Amino acid sequence: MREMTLQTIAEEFGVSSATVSNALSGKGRVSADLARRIRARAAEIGYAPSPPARALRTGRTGVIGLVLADLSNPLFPRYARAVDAAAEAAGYGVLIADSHGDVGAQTAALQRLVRRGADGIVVVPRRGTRVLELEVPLAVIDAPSTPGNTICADHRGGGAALAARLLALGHRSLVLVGANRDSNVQRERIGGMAAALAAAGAQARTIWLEDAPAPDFPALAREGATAFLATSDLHALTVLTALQRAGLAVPAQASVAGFDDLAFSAAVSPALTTMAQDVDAVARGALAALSARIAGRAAPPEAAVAMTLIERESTGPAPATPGNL
Amino acid sequence: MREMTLQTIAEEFGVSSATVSNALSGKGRVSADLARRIRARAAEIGYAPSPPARALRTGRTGVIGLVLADLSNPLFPRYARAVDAAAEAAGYGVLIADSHGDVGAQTAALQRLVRRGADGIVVVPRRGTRVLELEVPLAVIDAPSTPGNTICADHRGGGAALAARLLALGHRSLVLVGANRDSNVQRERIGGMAAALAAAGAQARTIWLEDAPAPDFPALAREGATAFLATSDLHALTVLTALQRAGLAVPAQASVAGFDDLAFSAAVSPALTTMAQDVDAVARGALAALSARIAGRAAPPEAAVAMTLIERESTGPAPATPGNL
DNA sequence: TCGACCGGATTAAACGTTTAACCAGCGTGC
DNA sequence: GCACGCTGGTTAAACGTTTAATCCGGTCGA
Repeated sequence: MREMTLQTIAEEFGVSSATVSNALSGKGRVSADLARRIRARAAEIGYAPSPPARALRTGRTGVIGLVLADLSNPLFPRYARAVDAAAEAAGYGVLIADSHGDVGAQTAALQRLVRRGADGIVVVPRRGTRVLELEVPLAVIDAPSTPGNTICADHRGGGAALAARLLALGHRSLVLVGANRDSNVQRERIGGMAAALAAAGAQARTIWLEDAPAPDFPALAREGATAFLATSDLHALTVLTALQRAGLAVPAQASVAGFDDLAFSAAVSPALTTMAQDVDAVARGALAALSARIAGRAAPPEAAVAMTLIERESTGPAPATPGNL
Repeated sequence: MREMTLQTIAEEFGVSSATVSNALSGKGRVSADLARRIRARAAEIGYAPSPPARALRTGRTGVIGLVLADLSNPLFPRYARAVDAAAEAAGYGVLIADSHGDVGAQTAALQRLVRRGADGIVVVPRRGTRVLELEVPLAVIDAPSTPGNTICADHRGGGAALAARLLALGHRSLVLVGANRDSNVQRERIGGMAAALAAAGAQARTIWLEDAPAPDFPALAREGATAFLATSDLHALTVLTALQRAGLAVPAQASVAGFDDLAFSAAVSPALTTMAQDVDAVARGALAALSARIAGRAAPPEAAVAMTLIERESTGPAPATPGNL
């Protein structure tokens, strides 16, 4: 199959390539009939315009960049997939640039993408870093940046909702588990949970794993804690296996819950209760904001997308005699 | 900062843009002195050739595609990262195309990439599918395809090594856990394990989760099995939590091990023993094969990349009185 | 002394698309 | 009857590179 160009089609119809271009784009003045026939023929032979040629002429590549800075973010694949889907729907291709490591690597990755001609960039930044503005439109997921280009799940609301559910189950002494204080996402989730618990007069203690690498969770349970809420299913899993290994029954003696509904969360026993975020909605939001900016329009006002509770087996009513073995 | 082109530099030196191009590429005939000065100036102002212009002229975009067909593959992020790094080192950009779903979606993703001008494509295919040849060079990871373009970890050897280690620990009655029979990777791993065990005269039983969604692992332990080897850490985790929940001590009463060293594998308690693959080496191999083919050379002969055992806490000597509670 | 050759650069074409500017008819209003 | 405007196109330039073909002045060999 030979390579098809506008010229090829133009010759078939005995018209100029400009006319074919106009017919396909619907922009210039072409008779309705001819336009229809040209479009039909183009579809028939599967004509697709050459991206480089178009890019050269228009200055736009039809490609957006995706910077995934934090490899340890277990949502990575889902973000990649969701952004890819949203981009495809908007006619964009997705160039990735992983920037494991420091903030320097992150900005280097951004530069690579602009040099390759990305029309805009979606960034899932390394936790705790701000993304500096650069010469292409940006959409930042889950991190503070210049206002108007950040898309977030409602981590605080999700935290509050999760806490509310545990309160409803009768829990009054809970442990909150976070990993890194410098993660905005984790701070928001902890904050939401802590606020809801405080408002209800429940007792809550927060543990940051960066301070205490291997806390003795079973001991906390024996001291009276009846529920462990972690900012990520990964840490919820750590708690769960530690409790089980110590012979504590989950959820009979203690409840465990996390965030993000990771791959393993439904596979463990008991299956983890988790607060999930709608990754696809976030990605769509990011892409909407981005393509608006690429087109020169103002970005639509964004709202935090709600999280949803997935209640499985790892949570249950608070035990009558907390912590008793 | 204005946009820099060859012309800009050419004018500064009072020469033609062709000369600048030659100087930078080292191809035509330019006096050594002038060439040096031009290169210096180009570096100084950070000149980078326009990818679309170059692509239009040369017919090569400098971009490779990456098709990640199986989202459920937890190695996804590591492959993305490794391929990105290898591509960057070779001067390529990476366009992704996720194709969750069936084989049709997979080929659709491939088409999208060729249409966008990918010079070659790396595929991590959906399990059990063959990748059909198309008009651009392909490198397939972990799946059968036309000979010469498949890069694999040594799954069979890894399986054998893992089994050998458990044999050395004294285990003689083991359970092998796989998920899908149509996955080549899983078949290879199971095959390697089973062969090694059979050769040593140990008893091995294989369970495919697609047949029995929720097998009673604790019961198997009570019947005498002292070790559970799963084709993925994900399933090893399922086994581990099921055993723990049933009050069985790991590894005192039963050992558990998996493959791929997933994110959570070190975080659970006891930490999972696992057979890890060198994702970076595989990615480099894939990229070497791919760029060779793009350049028109024959692909270098590939060898399966060895896997390495990461021994952690979930495996130990076989209990003296197997299965006894 | 003249043709050949060679180093060092220039010219020009080409890649495929988009788009502003132009042009030929043709019907219309006045 | 003529300027005007509309319709349906065409021409040509431009985007930035690469590369084959060409050109020019000097040097060398014969």
